[in-house]
Amino acid sequence: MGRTSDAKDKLLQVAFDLIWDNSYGAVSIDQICQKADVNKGSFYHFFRTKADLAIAAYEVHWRQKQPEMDRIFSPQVPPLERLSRWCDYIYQTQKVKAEKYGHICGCPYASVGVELATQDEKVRRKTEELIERNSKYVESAIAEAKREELVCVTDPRTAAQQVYSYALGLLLQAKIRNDLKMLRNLAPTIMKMLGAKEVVA
Amino acid sequence: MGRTSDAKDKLLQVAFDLIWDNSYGAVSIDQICQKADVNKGSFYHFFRTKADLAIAAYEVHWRQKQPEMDRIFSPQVPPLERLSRWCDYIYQTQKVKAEKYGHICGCPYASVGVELATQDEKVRRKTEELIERNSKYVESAIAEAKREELVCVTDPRTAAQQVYSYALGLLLQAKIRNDLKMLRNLAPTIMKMLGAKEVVA
DNA sequence: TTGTTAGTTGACTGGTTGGATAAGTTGATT
DNA sequence: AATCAACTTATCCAACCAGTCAACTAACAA
Repeated sequence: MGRTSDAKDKLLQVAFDLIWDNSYGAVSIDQICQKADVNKGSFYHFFRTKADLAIAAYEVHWRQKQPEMDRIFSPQVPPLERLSRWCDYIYQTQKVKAEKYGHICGCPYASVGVELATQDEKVRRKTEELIERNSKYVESAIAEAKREELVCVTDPRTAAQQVYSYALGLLLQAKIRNDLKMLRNLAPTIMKMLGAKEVVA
Repeated sequence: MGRTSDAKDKLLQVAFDLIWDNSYGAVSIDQICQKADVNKGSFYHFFRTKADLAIAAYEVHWRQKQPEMDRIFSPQVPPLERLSRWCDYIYQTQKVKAEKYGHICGCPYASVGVELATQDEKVRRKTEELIERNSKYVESAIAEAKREELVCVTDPRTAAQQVYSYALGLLLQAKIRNDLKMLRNLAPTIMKMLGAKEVVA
């Protein structure tokens, strides 16, 4: 083996952060390299294009985040509580980001997805996949809640689709209005959408 | 007064279309000028920056669209039917766009809003304003439905917020998944969210 | 110690960007 | 027909962009 380095990891991390805070189009390869303290040549040693880097960065971010999602949606936890924990997690994530960057950053996958959906098929598919992975958690929680008759829905898949759309739409508006407070409605509204028997703490 | 021209209008129209079909960042001033068949100098005669053009273009688009919205939400029409008409309108608009451009284009305001919210305060405020104008229609329809006891909501403003968030989230996902079919769920889900007594045609 | 592999460097290319302007043309008003 | 604001044209530029490359260096294995 030859020498090793953390340049690739730094590029992935910096790219994800910069794109989340700004947008895909507003961030240049030079900028990413500069902030990651990596030379342009090294960038092209590891990645073919900016889109390749972005796709890899989003995959890495998902893998880093997955254990947290597994914890939140643990089968140990009652299904409706999983959902309200998930809402808390979203709120907290956005709050931390907002304090650090001075504005609501929204859902990183959805932002890039919307920006590039009509322009880059690979990126579109990747964001589609990531959103699907996320909403699977929601779906399984709703399915279990239905089995336990905690919830009044016909098809868990459809219900998850509705809940997840609402969450994405709320995040989108929170970003555009730059208003964290909006996200406090997430949990109660979701419970109401599901016809939950009782509000969970 | 000096001479007149339609260069400004052409720029506004072309800018809106190009940005909707692609994204703000992916469209250059040169590109807009070329497609509008207008020279760069003329562009700078009418607008100071690309962001100024975009803001003006979105305002013009809204004004063109407003009569249609007034028609859809006419007080002549029963309030719940207004909402289902609105859903049809969204579906039709997206369908036409998709057939023309080969992909779902989503909500033009939300797309640009999400892309530039953290980068350009003026654009952020403009998209916020446009989204507010749109959701006002929804709110008034829900308020009237409540007065007529067609609907089971406590606060019309909150309910409108929920309905509108869901619609935006669904449009967002339809764009990312490039799937028009998703939008067919819009009307029935909204009626269910509002606890409507009966499904309206 | 020497060969091989993996990673690094930074200057370079050639095209595009937003932004600017000077000089010219047009046409409604007087 | 004279006036002058409104508009057009062609061109410019510095900054920035993605992408290339050949020379270089560090780590490991034999």
